[in-house]
Amino acid sequence: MKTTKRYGKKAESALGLWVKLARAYHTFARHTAADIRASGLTQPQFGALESLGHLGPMQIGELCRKQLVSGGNMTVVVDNLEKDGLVERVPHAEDRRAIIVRLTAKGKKVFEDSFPKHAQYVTKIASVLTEEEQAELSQLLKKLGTGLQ
Amino acid sequence: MKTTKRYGKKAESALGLWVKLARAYHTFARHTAADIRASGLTQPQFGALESLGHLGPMQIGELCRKQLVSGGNMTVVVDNLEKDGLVERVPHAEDRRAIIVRLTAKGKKVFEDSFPKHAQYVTKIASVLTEEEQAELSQLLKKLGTGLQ
DNA sequence: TTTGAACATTTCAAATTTGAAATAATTCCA
DNA sequence: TGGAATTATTTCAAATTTGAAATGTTCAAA
Repeated sequence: MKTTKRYGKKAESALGLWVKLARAYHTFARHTAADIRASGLTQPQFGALESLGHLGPMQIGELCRKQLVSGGNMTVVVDNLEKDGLVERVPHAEDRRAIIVRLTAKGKKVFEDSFPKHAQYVTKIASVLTEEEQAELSQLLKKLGTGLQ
Repeated sequence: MKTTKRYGKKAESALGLWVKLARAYHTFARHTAADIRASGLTQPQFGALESLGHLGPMQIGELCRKQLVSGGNMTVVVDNLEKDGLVERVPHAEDRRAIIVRLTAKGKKVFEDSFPKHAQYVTKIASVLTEEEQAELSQLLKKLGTGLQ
């Protein structure tokens, strides 16, 4: 009972692509999640820390967009990071609606300790593909991602 | 404040790939989720229906592996589909631990009505890439996904 | 001004998801 | 055969996530 051609050639190509995209993503995510848990952070916490560490202090809303999670969720994530003393909320100087989140000294240290290790881990699992293949894949994923807004 | 080269060339390639994979996946998922909601099903429900519709009746555990969700979750998903009369649980003929889930007549109808529409939708959004690009991307994603088990 | 639309964040309830423990059945070998 | 290990599913509590409503702020046009 093969599914090929049942919806036409174009549809089979698109559906196959979607299945493989989902599988590759979930598999990669499962691996990185295991590595992140070792650092004592949750995945969204690690993601927020990463954005703040690499890009500097930013608003909650900007963090949401970088990390692709909802506002209600980011409030909780930042709450928990704040409880752990890794980030702090400071009022935006010009816009009183907005809040800037930034790493504390402790947060900076955690970021600087854990991220290079994680980068190495990601490098290791990505090495299933050659660097040329990675470049090709990146380029196609970028086209797909940006083509859909 | 650019991040390039901070962790070495290989790491930048791998990290960039991971970011783009996550973005492409989330963007694609957001689009398909909107289309699925229109059919009155949740995403996991739709996924289970799709597996059952395309591959025929199967065990809960097999559904979990196809849909990449935990067992505890699939129990709930099948419970809800059963409540809606779309699937039924039947005991496995040989293995009394196991349960076979299969589409009811109603479930089959819902599947046959909604899936072709969804396939068209997926085809439409995938058309951001040419068919050649889709084939190339599929092949690389497959290598990445299977290379990590 | 003032009004209204847009925006940033938080709150809240509901839905989803996970992982661990419990239950039950099967398989493997010594 | 007997018992240990494995497998299939469910249950349960906890964590995560979402989306809608609420609160307060900004901005621009009338």
